[in-house]
Amino acid sequence: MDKIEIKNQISDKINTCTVGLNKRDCFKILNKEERKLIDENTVEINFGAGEIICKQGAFATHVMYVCSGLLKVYMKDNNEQLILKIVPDGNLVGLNSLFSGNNIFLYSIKAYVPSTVKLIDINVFRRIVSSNALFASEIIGILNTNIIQTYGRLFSLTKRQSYGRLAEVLLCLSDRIFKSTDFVLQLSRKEIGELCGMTTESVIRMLKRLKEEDVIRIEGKKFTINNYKQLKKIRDLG
Amino acid sequence: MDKIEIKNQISDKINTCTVGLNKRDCFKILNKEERKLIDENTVEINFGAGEIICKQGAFATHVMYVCSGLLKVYMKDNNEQLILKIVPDGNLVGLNSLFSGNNIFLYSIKAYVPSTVKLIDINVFRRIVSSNALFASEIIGILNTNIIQTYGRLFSLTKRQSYGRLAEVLLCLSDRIFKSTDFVLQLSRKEIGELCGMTTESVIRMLKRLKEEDVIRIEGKKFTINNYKQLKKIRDLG
DNA sequence: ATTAAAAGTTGATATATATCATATTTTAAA
DNA sequence: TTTAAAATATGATATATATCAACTTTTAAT
Repeated sequence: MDKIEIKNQISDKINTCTVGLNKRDCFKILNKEERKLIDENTVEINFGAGEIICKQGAFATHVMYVCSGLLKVYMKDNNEQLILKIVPDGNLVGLNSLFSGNNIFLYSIKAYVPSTVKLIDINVFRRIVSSNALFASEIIGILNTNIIQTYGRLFSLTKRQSYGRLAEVLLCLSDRIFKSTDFVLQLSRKEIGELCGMTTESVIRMLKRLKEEDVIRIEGKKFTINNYKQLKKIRDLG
Repeated sequence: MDKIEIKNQISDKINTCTVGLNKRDCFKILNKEERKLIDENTVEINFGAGEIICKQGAFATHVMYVCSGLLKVYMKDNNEQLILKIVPDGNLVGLNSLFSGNNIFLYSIKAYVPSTVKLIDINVFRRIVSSNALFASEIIGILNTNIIQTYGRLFSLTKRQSYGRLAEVLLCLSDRIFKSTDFVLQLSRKEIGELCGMTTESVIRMLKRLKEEDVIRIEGKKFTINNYKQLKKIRDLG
């Protein structure tokens, strides 16, 4: 069989990852009083796999901190669903309603796997941001990291073709979430497809192809990246 | 001839516009001293059409304020170019190097038409942000508006097909830049294609089709939207 | 344990849009 | 004013990927 063909090179320079990784401990900047205020206005909730944490269109009453688990952040419009990012533990989400004139959630957030999330009252959060410039600067850093990542994702989804997008998602999961070339991925083929912007059937066919080329091994939901270098090549060149 | 066929509906709710519009006067929050500090560390420069204002990969030494003109913000990777947004006067650009651990420009910025841009020393700007929480909050608002817009663009570029994307760009230009259904667009067909993620030939063919359907009129670079409602329908449903 | 539903798989076919080739027109330059 | 280069235009063809249909396997429910 022909090797997977490689067309237009996209270099390693742009981070095009799907995973929103932004583990700054912005809270360490706060003084005792501020921390107490936040703590008093925070609830910690456990969500089961598939449960919705916040709903697009609802009033944005809180920002969220992922204690454990894995979330997907997505926009829906009728039948079309776009996954904006997937978010592992240690990250803040839902910051975009701060000072943007938008007091509703622009996206829904759902737990992929059982997750624990802290809900922080947005008004309290807002008050602290607008009174503590260093904390605000940290938030600016988080937002900017997020924008940069979103630009990368925009690049990936529009400029790569499907093998490249699939390879990118696999690498991203391996590097940023599981930190291993061996992982059990609790996502259906359909959900993988949503992540890389293609149909379930295409995901299946392409995974099969990657398997045949010995780039990856799959048994059900267990993934192994056999040839990391080649997978990177497919990502960067396809 | 058949009417342009309409498939999967995308509603009006998500702002999928290409134009980064964010005209807050964040500077009015500053006191005299801060304003003076900024003024002393700002230069105003005129750029001709096609001139580059900052280059991806270079040290991010300043943030930019567009006094007049029209800029494009884009990422390049070998042959592939992605336009992140187009920015009219009254907007700040280049904020993404603030506190993100990135002291280099992640994108290039170029003038579409003759433009006047203020270059503000990034260190001075950073100092003011991290000492004035209200100013920082305004910046957060600007960044968030930008993220929301980028999400919309991501949605548009990945979920719409080409007629929808083209319609969106035309509506966006009409609504947000020219504020008229009648405008002279100083962009080549190639540049329009870059905006909506398609080839020059496709742009030409589709503009021709829209012309034949009497949705728009074109004479060279002069565009007229004849049937605004229909164009919106094409955007939202295609 | 049996049944139903969801997820996964495979092949055949359709289609939107890119690519390639070649004119023609417009713009800029010498 | 002539020439070169860039932009616009149009047709023929290729191709990546979606869509549709059918079938199998796995998972969940009664």
